[in-house]
Amino acid sequence: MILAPDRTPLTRDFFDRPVLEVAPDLLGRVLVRDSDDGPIEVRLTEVEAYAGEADPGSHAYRGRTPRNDVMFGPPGHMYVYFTYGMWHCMNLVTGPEGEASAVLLRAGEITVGAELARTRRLSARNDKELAKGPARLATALAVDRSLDGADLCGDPASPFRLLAGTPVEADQVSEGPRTGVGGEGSVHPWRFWTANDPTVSPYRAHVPRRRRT
DNA sequence: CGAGCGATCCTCT
DNA sequence: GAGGATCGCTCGA
Repeated sequence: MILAPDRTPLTRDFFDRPVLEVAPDLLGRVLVRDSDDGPIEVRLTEVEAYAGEADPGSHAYRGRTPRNDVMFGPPGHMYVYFTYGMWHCMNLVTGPEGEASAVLLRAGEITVGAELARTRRLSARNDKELAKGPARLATALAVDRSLDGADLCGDPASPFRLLAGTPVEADQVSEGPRTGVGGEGSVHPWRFWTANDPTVSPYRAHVPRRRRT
């Protein structure tokens, strides 16, 4: 028998753990995004861990800056960054304040509000593509830098919550190198996804940029 | 479904 | 001034 997803909101204790413990534990959890247009819920299927200032793949690697400030703050907050001149990506801050660890939300299945998500993701070829990739996920949820720092635990004004959902069993958690991260940052299998889930994004190896001619 | 390729601008050096 | 935790488009299988 299949249990209905648990709608209990996760508390700050969930996030206040080592990032490599939190990241795989996020699979199967449900992120709620409220907005004036209506609610959207996503069952998370793919994430990546970024492990503090010592992680060469992390935005925190070169220390605290205005952009990554939220990463250094308390756990259970959303870190949103803008990249490639066009896109936003979402992370959940983990570990104790000052540690700068976070989990990039890479993909999920829209379980509530798919109709609204379709209006924001007109290029999606099917519903599995609505949140298949970190920028696509942020687009489907209408997330931008204005939501950087939003609290997921206990702030009634926050548009985000994380529900317990149906956590993925350990033997259904796949892992591999992080997408688009090169060099020393690629040696660890810190990308986690739900095995055989059709909403997981395709792996893309890191490609160094060539200058325009 | 996927390989190849260009877009586009913020952030930090 | 360089480069990026990516994506959409096109074309072919």
